[in-house]
Amino acid sequence: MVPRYEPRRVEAKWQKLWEEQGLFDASEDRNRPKYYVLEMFPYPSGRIHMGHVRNYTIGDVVARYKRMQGFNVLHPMGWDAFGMPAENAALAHGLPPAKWTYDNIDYMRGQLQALGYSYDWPRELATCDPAYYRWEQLVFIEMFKRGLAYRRKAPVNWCPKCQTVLANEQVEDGGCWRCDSPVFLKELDQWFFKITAYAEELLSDLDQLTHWPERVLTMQRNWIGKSLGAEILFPLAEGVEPIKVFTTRQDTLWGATFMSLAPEHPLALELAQGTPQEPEVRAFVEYWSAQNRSRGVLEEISKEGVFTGRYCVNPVTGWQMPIYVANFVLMEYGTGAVMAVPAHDQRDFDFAQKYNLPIKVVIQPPGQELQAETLSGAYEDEGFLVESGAFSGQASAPAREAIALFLEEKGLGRRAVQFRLRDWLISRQRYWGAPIPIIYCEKCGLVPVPEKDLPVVLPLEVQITGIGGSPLAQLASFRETTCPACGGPGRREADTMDTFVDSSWYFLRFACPDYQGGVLDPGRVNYWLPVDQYIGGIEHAVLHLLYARFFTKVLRDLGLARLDEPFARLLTQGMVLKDSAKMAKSKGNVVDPDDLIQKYGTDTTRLFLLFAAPPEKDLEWSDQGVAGCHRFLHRLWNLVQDLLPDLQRLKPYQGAGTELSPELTEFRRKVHRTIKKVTDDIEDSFHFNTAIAAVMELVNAFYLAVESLPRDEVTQRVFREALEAILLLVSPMVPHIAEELWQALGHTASLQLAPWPRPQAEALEESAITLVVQVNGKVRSRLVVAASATEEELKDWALKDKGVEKWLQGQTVKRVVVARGRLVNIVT
RNA sequence: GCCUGGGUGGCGGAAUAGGUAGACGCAAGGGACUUAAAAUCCCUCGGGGUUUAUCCCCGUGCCGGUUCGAGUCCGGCCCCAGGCACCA
Repeated sequence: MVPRYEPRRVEAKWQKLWEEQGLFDASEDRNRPKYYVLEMFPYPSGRIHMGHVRNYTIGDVVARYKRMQGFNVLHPMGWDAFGMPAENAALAHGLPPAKWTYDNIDYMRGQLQALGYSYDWPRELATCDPAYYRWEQLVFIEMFKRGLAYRRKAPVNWCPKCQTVLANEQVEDGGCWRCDSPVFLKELDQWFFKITAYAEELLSDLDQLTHWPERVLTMQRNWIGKSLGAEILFPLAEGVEPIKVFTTRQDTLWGATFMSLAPEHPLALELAQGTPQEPEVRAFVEYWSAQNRSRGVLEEISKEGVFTGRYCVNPVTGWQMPIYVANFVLMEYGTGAVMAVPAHDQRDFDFAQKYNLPIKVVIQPPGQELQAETLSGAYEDEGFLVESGAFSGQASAPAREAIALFLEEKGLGRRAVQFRLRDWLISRQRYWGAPIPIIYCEKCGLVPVPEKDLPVVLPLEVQITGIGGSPLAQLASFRETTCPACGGPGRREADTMDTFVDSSWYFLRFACPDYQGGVLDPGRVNYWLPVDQYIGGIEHAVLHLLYARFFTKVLRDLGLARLDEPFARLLTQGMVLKDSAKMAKSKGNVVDPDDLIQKYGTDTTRLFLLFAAPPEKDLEWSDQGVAGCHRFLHRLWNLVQDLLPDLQRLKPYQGAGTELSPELTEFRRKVHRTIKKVTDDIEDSFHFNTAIAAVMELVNAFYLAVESLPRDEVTQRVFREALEAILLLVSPMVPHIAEELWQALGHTASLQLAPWPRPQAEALEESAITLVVQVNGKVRSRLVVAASATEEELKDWALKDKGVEKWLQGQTVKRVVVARGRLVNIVT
């Protein structure tokens, strides 16, 4: 009785056995090369979705493949468990966030196990566990002591009705997402991490990340946004503090005709004081300071400004420059003041036209002569300086350098670097997060919680109301404490940390999740890190990956780890689409992994996700495609079952001894070519789709061979060799069916620990090849020739071939090009 | 506007290094088996043409170039996706 392929039975059986044997639990081993493969851990939202399945399947194939290649593989999984959805669920269903979260984790862990991922489960961690966040709190304190964590006022979104701060994502069309009342920007004290202190290194170390996708690198470069330029001082008429400006175009300094200040600039009101323009300036500043000038809004706003009634001096031309307050100048970038060069900056040009300000051309494009009077827009490109004193005639680039030096010598300014990157605001007025371990004392100020008192445990017995801010702020038992410094009364910080902090170092803790002696166990962390292969969605290209890189560098500088960059290789996998749209409940195009496992099993699900597209591309879901993959597994199963009675007791052919027939040699060559192809596809690019296609081809060829070849013992042994190769090759992708069939062949040791197959050089050798014969680049004939043929022979045979005869009639052969092993091209 | 990808059959996608375009799979059409269906297996499957064959022409977003030979390299353009954007 031949057993039928019953995926659910097979999969449950092996999942249990692998788990019992602890096959995937890693420990340090200096005798083997280590390999740390990690997928971005999930938020426990309730259920695993298809995007997770794709992500984790890719990671699992890598983990299993590397294990078979002899690497000591670390492949852990955990939970990014703090965050707002837990609070929302608490509001909606009255469940405590902790219970909701842990219930979800339990359910989703079961799903991951049913998908058969080879995780090192004993290392599992959840960021909401005090055993995890106590170390995060310790890192915070160390950062606080070094000035890398600090507190200052910052504008935040505030809903006056709910009395709470809103995340940017919770502001919809300028209103509160829950009560729809207008949201205000409010200045509140917030905690920051000084990521700007690492801006230069975060930028330059991107050059080391040669195995990251180019687009992620450019996105990070853009985000950090380094600009080289100069700071220039523009004296005010009365000998007070000059106005400081940052520019990248000091080569246009001689064309600066007026000055623009941001509405928030402290000088804006100060300068206007006592001038006839004062009321107007005051109104303008008040209006624009209250406006939300964040993205989207700005595009529709036209450039506006008001004259302050005062002038500053262009330090090189001596011109009196009227000082304006302008709505397009950002206080957050540079110095909040801009030298306006209308001839060479479009914004300044628009502004100058509107308010009738002078335009002066100081850069001429090569071979042209621009006139200020006839200019229809700013000339922003480089060129040659004119009317720029001693620098006239120079090209823009060298002039910038020379002018910067000149300014430094004269004390008028200095070379300067600006970054777009801002410090990371990490405090959240939220409940479900890691408490910030700080105590406020009237006498001592901000006092960090002593290390022996950590963790500051998040109280679980709280009422989530959604109004009045974080419940922690109202909880006297949490807030009221004593000052660790003076013993007087103190109040705990009620803010919690951004969940991005939790995910900025979990990959380090996975090396030593049970370590009690500190944040990280140096021996284990330095053994396992860096992550050799990190896999996740492109949506984390900037935030998570930048924060994680920053944290790694901070931990390095705290002496806790010896590495500069956390992720050696990065794979950003594409989205799973259905009907050309991302799967989402709201669109009703979701396919639930549970249903699929129920119907086809996890091996089919995994196979489809790997086969339908290369991992970095978006994947269009296809129910029929899934069925096709299921068919293939059936074909494989039936092939083994058919052959089993004959070759169960045979040894695989190993390439020596008996001479093989040409047909059998050809078949065996196909086997070894497939081994090579699959290995190369996985090794070079993780292109599992083409690897699977190659195995499908081999299985097709196998069916033909079974039909056509005589079933003598040598053939059976070659078949056995082929079957074993196929099972080894597919085992990382469809591990359960592969293991089941492996054992059916009589193996007692697990396939999981079997070595990856290698192609045999002799088996790959070809005695004959198909030679393509072209005439003037068009294929006219094909010849089967000996692979060992010389160029002269190939040329000869091609010219004599009947198929090309008629194309050469009446033509003179001018040239014959021979590409050995491929083709001959006859040129007439 | 700037940056990064990408445009190949009805669809997902293949094509080492410039050397047979369309592997593999899906869908579609035809056939075998069957009382029937499912399942399975076999054949056809870019477009056009004719003398129907080891046939010819066209064809990888568009235009041009390099080359014996271009999906692949170079120049110019069009379109799509994603990211950044009054960043001085």
